[in-house]
Amino acid sequence: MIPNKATYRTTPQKKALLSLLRSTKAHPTAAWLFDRLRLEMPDVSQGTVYRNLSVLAEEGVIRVLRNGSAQDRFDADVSEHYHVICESCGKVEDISVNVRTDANSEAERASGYEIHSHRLDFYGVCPDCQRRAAVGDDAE
Amino acid sequence: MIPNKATYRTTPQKKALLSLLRSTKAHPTAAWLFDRLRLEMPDVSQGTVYRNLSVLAEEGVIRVLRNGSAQDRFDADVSEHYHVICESCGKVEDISVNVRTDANSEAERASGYEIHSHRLDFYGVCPDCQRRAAVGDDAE
DNA sequence: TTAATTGCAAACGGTTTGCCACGTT
DNA sequence: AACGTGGCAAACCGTTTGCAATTAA
Repeated sequence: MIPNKATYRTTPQKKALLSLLRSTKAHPTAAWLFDRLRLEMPDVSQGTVYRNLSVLAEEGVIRVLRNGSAQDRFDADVSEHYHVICESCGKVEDISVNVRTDANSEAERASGYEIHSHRLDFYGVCPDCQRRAAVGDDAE
Repeated sequence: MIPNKATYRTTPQKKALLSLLRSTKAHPTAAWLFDRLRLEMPDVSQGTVYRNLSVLAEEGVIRVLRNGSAQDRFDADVSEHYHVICESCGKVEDISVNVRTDANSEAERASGYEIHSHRLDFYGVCPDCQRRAAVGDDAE
């Protein structure tokens, strides 16, 4: 949680973190971002990375993909879109399936909730892992 | 992770845990299940609860709802259905919106992945919390 | 019998936080 | 000057795991 509602500031660390996240489509984890960021800013700390990710999310500039007891992932693309997750290698990619624009209102009717958003994830095996499985058919 | 592929056994702890989970529609957390289970079996340990939840999930008897860095939740209903999550109180409920039976194949076409399943969660404010907000309009 | 399961408690791992110096506004 | 932010390191907390004893099959 962020200390309080406040006027956020622009700092070198925050800028670098955001542009780093914007530079990839790989939906990286905090650890990955931290490692990368350290290359350009050897003194950044984990705390800073996590705090800024929270701030950026609160500002609505990035999106947090919470993924269970596994690590969270972050996405600089805040437009409405869905994800495919490879059950074999853990990769997360964008997927372009038709967004049902009426999904939220249908859900509202069905539940009585005031719906703000929804999240749709597909789980499967990515092309790379399919190939890998077909060749080295040793596992199992 | 479960030790290995093996022949699972039926134990009192496992049976009790499963029927406890089946007795509620509240998608409880491991902690809740542990506390409840302790009422009937004062000596169960957390380890046992977690291990059995993993086993049951692996057997396909229950479903794990991974929910970000927050606690996982568990669901004895393994049929295809979706959830609404209250952003205010954290409650998780089933929601009956039409399941798009063709969603997976559309996603397959769009991504090249071999899709096995998908997950759809709606986020919003439940009726209780809406009421609460309307009355005690103090916060914020 | 014998391998899976249990209880216990310690370890894990990602994330958060307290402290105080620092830098943005 | 005021207060949000940074670095550091310890704390958190849900979950996992090693071990020796137990128990289902």
